[in-house]
Amino acid sequence: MSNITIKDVAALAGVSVKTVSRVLNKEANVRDVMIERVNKAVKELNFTPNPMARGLRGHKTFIISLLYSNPNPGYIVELQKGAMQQGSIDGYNLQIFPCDHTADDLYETVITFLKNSPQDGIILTHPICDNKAIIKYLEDNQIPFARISPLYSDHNSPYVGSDDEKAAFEMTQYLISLGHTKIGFIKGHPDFAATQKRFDGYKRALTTNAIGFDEELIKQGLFTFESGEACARQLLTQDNKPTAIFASNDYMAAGVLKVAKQHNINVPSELTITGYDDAPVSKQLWPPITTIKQPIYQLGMAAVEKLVHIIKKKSYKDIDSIYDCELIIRDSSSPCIL
Amino acid sequence: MSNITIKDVAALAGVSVKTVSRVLNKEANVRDVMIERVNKAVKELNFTPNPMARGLRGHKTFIISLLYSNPNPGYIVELQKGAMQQGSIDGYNLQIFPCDHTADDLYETVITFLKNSPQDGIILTHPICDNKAIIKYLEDNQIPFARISPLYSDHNSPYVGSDDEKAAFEMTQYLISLGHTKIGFIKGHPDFAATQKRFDGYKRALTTNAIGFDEELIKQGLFTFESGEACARQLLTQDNKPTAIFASNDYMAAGVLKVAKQHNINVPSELTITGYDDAPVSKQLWPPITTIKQPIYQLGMAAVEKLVHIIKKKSYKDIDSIYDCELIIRDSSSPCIL
DNA sequence: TGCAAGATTGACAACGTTATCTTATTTGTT
DNA sequence: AACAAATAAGATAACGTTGTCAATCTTGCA
Repeated sequence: MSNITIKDVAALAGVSVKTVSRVLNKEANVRDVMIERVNKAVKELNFTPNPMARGLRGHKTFIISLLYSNPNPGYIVELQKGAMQQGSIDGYNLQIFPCDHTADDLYETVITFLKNSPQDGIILTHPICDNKAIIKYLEDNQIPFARISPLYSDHNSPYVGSDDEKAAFEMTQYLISLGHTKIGFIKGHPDFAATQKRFDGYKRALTTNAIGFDEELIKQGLFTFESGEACARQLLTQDNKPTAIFASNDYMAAGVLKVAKQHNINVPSELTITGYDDAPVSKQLWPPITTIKQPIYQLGMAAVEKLVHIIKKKSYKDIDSIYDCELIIRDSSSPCIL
Repeated sequence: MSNITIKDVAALAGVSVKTVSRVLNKEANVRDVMIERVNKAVKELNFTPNPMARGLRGHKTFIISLLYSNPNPGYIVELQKGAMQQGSIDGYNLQIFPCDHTADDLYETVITFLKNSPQDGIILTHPICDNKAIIKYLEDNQIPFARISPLYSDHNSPYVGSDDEKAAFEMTQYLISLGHTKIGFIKGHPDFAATQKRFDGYKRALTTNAIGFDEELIKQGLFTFESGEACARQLLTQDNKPTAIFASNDYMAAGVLKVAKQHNINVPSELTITGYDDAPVSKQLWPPITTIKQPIYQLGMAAVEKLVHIIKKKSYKDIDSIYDCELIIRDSSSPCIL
């Protein structure tokens, strides 16, 4: 945009271009006098270095890409905000690549993007972060990357995630503390990392409290409103009815709430309903739904921070990988009256 | 990423680097024989040109930035998808810059971003697209830009938008066709372009049908669930009660629904509720809400298309600026029984 | 046939920065 | 005081592409 170059700054400051470059990049071995002179000239000319030239010479772009294929807009936007925040701290811009993980040509699409688009590294969200072919390509081509909430974290690659197992444990523990023992559980879509972890937390809480595990109270959902409805219909019409239903996300919880109303079952006095994700809908229903809030913003920040460390070949071991969720108690849950 | 250069391709194809460049850029005056030879070499080496070098020499980046500060994640994500789609057609990558339009340092933040970040042009969503200072900066510095749903379109700058006035007119017309004459209206946040337009459409429909305009049925909302609740509480407790309430967005409609339930008012038999935006929540409530779907994806595409035309200094006059919305009828609306 | 005009190709410079290498200066050590 | 080592600054090349200009080869027309 601006056509002022380092040369101009150097001329005004009365130093060489390299010295200007040194000051701009905060390199060592420059006298304070020089630094001041250069900074003054930079300010006077309102100079900003040309990112393209920087990129060409230094093999850097200061661009990080965020790949996603996620049906939850609230999640994505929050993640973007967090990533942007950390990016601006570290001096990186954020490029996005929304894609469809169900598409046949996903791999080709992503690889083409990686090749044609200038970038220093990429962040992968689930479910793409578990795509073996894509991960392999990144490793083979030594493209720095970080994964958010991956299904397989045994992989020796950097990732960040929230402790879904722990959060689901705490939610179940909370329900048990309210006196519930017949707690229905609606699982999420099998393709998502979170599904198994949330289920594990639920089971662990039952075990911890010596409550028998009842297969009939577990239903397989798909994270959609409709699947929540379907599962609720089963749970609320079978002989073995739960007094509380823990849905693996808020959309499904909303579906449960709808079915409860259709059956004239009062929530929460007759049925406690809880969700997961703190989606906007959880606040907009009546009654508002008790849920779990993931540290999405934090995850976005942490992912970028790790990635930048990798790009700069610094150690990222001191950056946490797992972040805690928060239990948000609203009006859809109450003590068991039986 | 790859360290194969044009030189390698040129060597393999047995031509000069410039000829390779010509083929890559589809320039005229190259023999078919050459084109084939070069393409073969490109494919064989799996070559992709270095975007940084291209950018430096040609003063192009093939990056478009999307600036937004919008509380509606569904809107943003859909816009991003549309923008991405058109971007991939035209060969542009999409960079995002989420910001807070209420921040004191908005201007500085945006300008800093514009300076430090390589890009060929930017897309502004409301409310930032109506920030005079930012627009002035863009014009003064001749940075190509396009605006989405601006409040002031008299400005001689390119924009795209949906016909909110028309859609609100159609919605009101629909309510009138159901026999409603006492139609409450909850306005949106005054800072948004859509607010006035939706209100205008409502008023025009009343006028067209010779229905008197009643100030008492108009309430000022803020596009939030809570403001919808507050307005509904007023509307449903005053003497002059409406038989239908048209909220300017779905969040507020959800608030109205909640209040109706609290007052034991059956929806839709006793009260028709309609919203705007086709937000996910509109489907997840019981009953699901009649609403209006904006052509958001199309707007994203059109904005990028226009912007690319501007960047390439082609005329953009043949690209539509205004796109139609769609009325989505669900279960929250029914004929007036009075 | 001769020559202007156009088509085709290539050599080389240029984009704006950073890396490498060199030179001059200062500091520290015996 | 002498010399090694560290510090400070600059000259120049290089990153990988496209723009400019010149050179060669065709083509069309008188």
